[in-house]
Amino acid sequence: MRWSQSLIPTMKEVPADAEIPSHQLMLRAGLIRQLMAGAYTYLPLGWRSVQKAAQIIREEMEAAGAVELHMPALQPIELFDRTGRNEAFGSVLVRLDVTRGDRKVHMALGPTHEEVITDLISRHINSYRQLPLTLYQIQTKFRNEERPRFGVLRTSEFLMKDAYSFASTLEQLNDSYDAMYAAYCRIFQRCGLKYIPVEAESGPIGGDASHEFMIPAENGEDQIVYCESSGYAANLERAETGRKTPDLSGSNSSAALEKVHTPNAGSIEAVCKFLKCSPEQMIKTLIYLSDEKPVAVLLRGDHDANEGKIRRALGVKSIELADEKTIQSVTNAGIGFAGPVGIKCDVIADHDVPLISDAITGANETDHHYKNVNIGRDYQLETTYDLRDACEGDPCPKSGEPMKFVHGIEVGHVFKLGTKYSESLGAEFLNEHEKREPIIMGCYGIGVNRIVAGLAETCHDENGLLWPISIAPYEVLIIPLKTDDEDLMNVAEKMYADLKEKGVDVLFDDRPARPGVKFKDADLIGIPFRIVIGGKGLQEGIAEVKARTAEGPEKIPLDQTVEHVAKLVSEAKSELQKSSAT
RNA sequence: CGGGACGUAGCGCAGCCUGGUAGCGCGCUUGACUGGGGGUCAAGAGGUCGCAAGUUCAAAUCUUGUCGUCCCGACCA
Repeated sequence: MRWSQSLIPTMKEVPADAEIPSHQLMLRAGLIRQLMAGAYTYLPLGWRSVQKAAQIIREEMEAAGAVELHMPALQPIELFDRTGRNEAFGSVLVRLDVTRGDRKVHMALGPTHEEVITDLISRHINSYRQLPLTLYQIQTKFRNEERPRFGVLRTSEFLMKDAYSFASTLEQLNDSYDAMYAAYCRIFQRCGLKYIPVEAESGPIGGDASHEFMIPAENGEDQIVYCESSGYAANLERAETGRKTPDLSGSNSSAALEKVHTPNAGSIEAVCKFLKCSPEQMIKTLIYLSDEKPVAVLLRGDHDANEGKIRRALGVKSIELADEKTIQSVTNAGIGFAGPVGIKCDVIADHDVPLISDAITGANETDHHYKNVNIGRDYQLETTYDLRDACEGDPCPKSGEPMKFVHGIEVGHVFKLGTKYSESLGAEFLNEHEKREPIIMGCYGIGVNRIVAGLAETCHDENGLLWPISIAPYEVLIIPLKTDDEDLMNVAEKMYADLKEKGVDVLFDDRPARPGVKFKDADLIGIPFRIVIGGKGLQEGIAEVKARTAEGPEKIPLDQTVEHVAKLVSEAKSELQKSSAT
């Protein structure tokens, strides 16, 4: 492609609205332009990168036995009603009421395609003999983000590869899941991404096993907890800690229990301010409704409750924070004054709670707290649980070593769905004993734009982007320094044609611009290899070849340049193809 | 949805407090010079100051409303 024929609007200055590196660089390098909050146009360079990522995904999906199809973005709302997700998605679902004649047709723009594909499969799969099957598509998804942000990382419209596996047995599901997991590793490897697979909650989508693929990045929205020595990695929602139940027999503090008046101090923060104490000294008491039954959950004041862990510890289906009335009946007090001493409901506690001696906690009486609360004497526990979000430095559940935190951008997610959708949409098959069973499903997503944005976010220097060869919009950039020098242009044109002939993706900077401008733009858009043909070089019979990441250029005789660069390109590509354990 | 900031030329910004002919840098056009890391000189084009209402002889500037964008939080595959 000739630069002069493409649309590559580079910018010298940083747009005021862009804050994180990927957003700034993608705008400056002419990859994207914003249409409105959460919706971006992909310009020629940006779209090429997206297409390259999509192509790698296709190749690896096919290699893993998945088959591509294409489903509509427009979906009838009725399908979402049948799975209960019309309500579950809430404002995230983009709903449309379309007039057809004298009636309204209710539809939605697909936020994902479980409903559509399960409906399809329910009509065409009848027998275990037709399973397993894995289908995928690359499609635009619509999710109304309450607050779009981070440029292209969190948008209301985005490209996603979504795959769905259908199995007659758990073994089949596990095989499909493992195949997808392995394919994801190869995809991200080939895209030149540093990634970490982490254990994850499967979330409202349901299911029982799930991994997320994260790009470690300072501006990532997700928190990853990991252990260097054991390799354990999980997202914050899911991360276990290796803490143990401490001694519950009693504290050796002799300070007497004391009730203090704390008017209007119903929050940890307010009590700390009022009593001049720190949150670590407090026992936070949260009243939950656990399958409709109130339970008090005790945590150290500075810790965050993890509802998934609480739900599992209680062994119940659902938990939610109790309403004011329930709290009143259990504590005889308004919100914010609950405590374990004399509370009238079941109590479960996090491992760290008994370790607090002379704790401060609510007195189950409005506007009052207790001081010097101690385990054994003032309240009793039979055991303790892991009920809170992990903290930096917590022991790893595998090795016991302190765990570290890092931010991550989620680029992929694989999970075992089970039969949630097949049951609600009637996707059943006949097994070998002529019994009807729901199909066991798995679902596997990759944010295609996020691959590109994640690379922009993590691979750059002070001059611009540093694309890996596989995702770079072009592999080689040819810069003739004097476009009005006929001899020089003839050489450059020949090189451009020859490289194209060899199947190399070449961008030809034929603009009549000053060298400085071309060099700056070259660095900004980050094409991996650059060939410069200048007046001096031409006289010496050489071209300058420079990798974007190299310190300086290498002089290559003109008649060998094409060969040399083609070799560099194929070497760089095969380097990324190598399988390596990440 | 709670809190905060900002809307002036394609981009970055000043002017607003204290109302009185809309400005700077980059980019763009033309010409000359220049010619290996965002050049120099000269001459130009480009803005109903987000929109609406109000106050005023007069509003980019003051008031109110509204729309939009960004940031923090809540929410969220």
